[in-house]
Amino acid sequence: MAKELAKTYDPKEVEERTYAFWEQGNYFHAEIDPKKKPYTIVMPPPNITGQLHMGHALDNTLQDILIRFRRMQGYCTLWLPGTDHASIATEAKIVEAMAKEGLTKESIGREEFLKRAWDWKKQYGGRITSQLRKMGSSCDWQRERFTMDEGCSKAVKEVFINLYQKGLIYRGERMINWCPHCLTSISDAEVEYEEQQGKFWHLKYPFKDGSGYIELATTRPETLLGDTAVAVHPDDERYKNMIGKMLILPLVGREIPIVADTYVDPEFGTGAVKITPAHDPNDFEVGLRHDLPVITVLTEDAKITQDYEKYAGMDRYEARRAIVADLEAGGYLLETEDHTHNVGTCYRCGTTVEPRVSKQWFVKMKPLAGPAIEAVKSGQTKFVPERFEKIYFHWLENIRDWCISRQLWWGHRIPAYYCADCGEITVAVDQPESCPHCGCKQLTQDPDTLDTWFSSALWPFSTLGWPDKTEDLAYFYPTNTLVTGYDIIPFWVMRMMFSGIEQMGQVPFDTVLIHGLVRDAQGRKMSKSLGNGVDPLEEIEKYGADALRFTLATGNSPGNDMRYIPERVEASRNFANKIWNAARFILMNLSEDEPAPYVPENLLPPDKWILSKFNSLVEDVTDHLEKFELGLAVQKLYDFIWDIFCDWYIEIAKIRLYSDDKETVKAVLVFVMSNTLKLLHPFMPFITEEIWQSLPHTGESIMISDWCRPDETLRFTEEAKEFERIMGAVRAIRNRRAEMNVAPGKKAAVFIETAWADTFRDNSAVIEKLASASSVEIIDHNDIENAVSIVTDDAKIFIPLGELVDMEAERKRLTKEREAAQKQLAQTEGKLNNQGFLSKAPQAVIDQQKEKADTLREKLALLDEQLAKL
RNA sequence: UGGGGCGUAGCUCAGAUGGUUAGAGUGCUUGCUUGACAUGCAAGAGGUCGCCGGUUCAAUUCCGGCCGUCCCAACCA
Repeated sequence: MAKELAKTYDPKEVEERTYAFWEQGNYFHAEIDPKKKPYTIVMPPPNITGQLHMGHALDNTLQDILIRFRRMQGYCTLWLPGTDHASIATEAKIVEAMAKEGLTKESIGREEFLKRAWDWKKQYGGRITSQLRKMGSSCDWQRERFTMDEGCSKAVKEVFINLYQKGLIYRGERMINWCPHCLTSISDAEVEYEEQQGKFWHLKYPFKDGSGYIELATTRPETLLGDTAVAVHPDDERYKNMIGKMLILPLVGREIPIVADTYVDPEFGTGAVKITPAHDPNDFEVGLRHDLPVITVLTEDAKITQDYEKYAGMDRYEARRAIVADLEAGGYLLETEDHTHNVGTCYRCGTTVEPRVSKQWFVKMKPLAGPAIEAVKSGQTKFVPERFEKIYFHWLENIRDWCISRQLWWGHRIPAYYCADCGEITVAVDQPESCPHCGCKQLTQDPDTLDTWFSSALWPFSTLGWPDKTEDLAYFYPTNTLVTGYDIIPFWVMRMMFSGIEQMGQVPFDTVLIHGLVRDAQGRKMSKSLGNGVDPLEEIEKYGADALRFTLATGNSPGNDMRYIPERVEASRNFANKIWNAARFILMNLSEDEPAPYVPENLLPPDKWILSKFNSLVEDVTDHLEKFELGLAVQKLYDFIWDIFCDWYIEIAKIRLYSDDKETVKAVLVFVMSNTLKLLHPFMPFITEEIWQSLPHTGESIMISDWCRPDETLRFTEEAKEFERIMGAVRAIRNRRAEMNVAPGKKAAVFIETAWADTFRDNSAVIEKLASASSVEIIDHNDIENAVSIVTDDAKIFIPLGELVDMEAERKRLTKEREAAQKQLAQTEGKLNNQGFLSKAPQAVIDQQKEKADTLREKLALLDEQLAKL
């Protein structure tokens, strides 16, 4: 005790030591306890390629706050961490690294490639988790999982086979999104649309019979090579008589028909559209309806195929230039205009996606989407804030089949085997000895892997041991809260929902807490290319993890984006320092012996006031946390600690601490401080632990101490109200002194005329201390000369300041104050004279207005009295 | 084109099942080395709560429209 603390809080040393202390105590580990209720969060697994960024910092701060809160409340809390193999992103990194050595995937082969990938995972996979530790994340590291570990892989196969057998997974030739850079298919959700400046080329396609031409417009002339028709609207008068006629495709010479299809908008362009079934999703559909040939003209890396000698090998943009030039030369180009349009790009590499017909594996979505929609409609799972349910519904209601196969090596290999003989597909956990259809031994596994999100979709149960019937699964599933950003709803939340329902028969979580993005100070998305990202680790280094967490939790309302303003972290750091110094002050005043708990009979008005305030704080913070209003909870704590506890109570406490009667005040200081630390602990875990350990305490760690509960014996509502009259007087006196430029050192006698004489008499020491009064005297009536007067709601206060009193200024000030009061009174009386108000407003509101009017009338009377004396 | 968010103090943002003197941080002004903290203390200035209507006794808060801004989705080749 009486421990010497440094003048400023140094987070660095404390954080490292404290985190180690927690891990040693095994406090993060969830031990199944049937007597307790479970509270579970599965962490959105960060990519193994990733570095901790502000998005992670926010996401994990919110989760840790919830977890620490529930743990202290007595739940058996499990926060399950892990990482994602991120097939496409990781594979890209490894390919990139290999390229530096002059190697390619093909040159080293699948096996060697995977070996490198696993090495890479070993080397970097732990980086992000060690960074999460720096944030103070209290996750159960003993249960850490990886989407490609044995258990998760088993779950993936199980689900694949399961869905396949139910007919919900199929293989088919479809139009998919293809990334020519990553050389793989990607799902609809992985395409990002981006507005691009392009051209609109007007072309003429001549009729075969030589009777002129039809004019059409395109943004992608290079796909002309694959045109197999031109479509017009069936009702378009301009073209009605041309339907069925044949055209000669320029440059190629192919004969193609004019077909009628309602897909064509007669209002747009020329009302005639060239149809390239192999390279446009809409054209593909048109092609199906009219039984048109599908001619692929682009290779996987978006180059013209060998079928078109002149252009073969050109990439799509080069081919575009060449074809436009040739069209122009051939007299087929009528016009070129500027055109902005949305172009789909790969969310990983930004390359323009090429729609492509290809054989892929798909999940049939309609049967899975229905129950997932229903689960949210019926309230089994709720979104916070609720409006995100709309986004969720919209995605699921308009969903198309999910393309799950990827032409990548790093990932879960599709458990499908093809027979060389009969060509049948066998789907199985392990490679079968022979083909079950024909007995042939020549089976080869599908070379493709699954979309990364296929395994993420199983995360809430695969990590708990499924498909085995584990104790963890029985106890912790369904989990409770899922915390993630709104941008992940279509990728992940939705897919976990239908997977959980389908495989487990139960939704994976009851609440989805959605947060927004952390943007830079100008409101731009943080991105590598802009170089505007703020590194959380650097901020922790500078200001401490608690300060960063506090910043992210404060003023961030669910679902809304926030800007990262460096000054705010500084303010949070200052708050940490404030707490540190409050603790330091208390410790300085503690003797060797721990103070005994306070005796209720000995409590003075300010003690009852602070205890009452503290009790409200417990209610407010708990209530806000339960409603996921983390920002409001932490704001309450800030206000209480700084404005109420430090600025008022500690200052008042000094009166007794420097006297002989210090036992009660010491006990109250310790009580309020250490319990407030508990309430703050979920937000600022490190500093609260450090201080709590220094203060008298029972138990090993604040993080496993009991959460505060509202306590009737702390509720001194009346006494607190009385004490606030004193505070009002103190504020008023300070205000007047400042206004009159009275030097702080100059103490003055204070005379008070009030209906609350006892209250003011009992607390005169407080007024003396906080309002620089040399003495406080309660008087019956005012006969003091040359005094400034102050009128509060509860009292008339006089301070004789001799020559400092400027009578004219006094009159002006009082008049001004009188006007303000008059105006307010008029407003209030207006309401009270309104019949509608009196008959319809609730009684409580009417009473409140009446009380306000009374107070104002009293105040006016007091002011009048003062003015009359001048 | 459809859906949604946001628009509150110079700046960044909270907030209210409709009734408050509309808040915080930061910035600004003034004064303070008051025995925890200048990463501090005290006092102060600063807002027609985007615009127009509606509902209501009462709207900054609820509803509708508009303007500005951002996002999501769809898309016309």
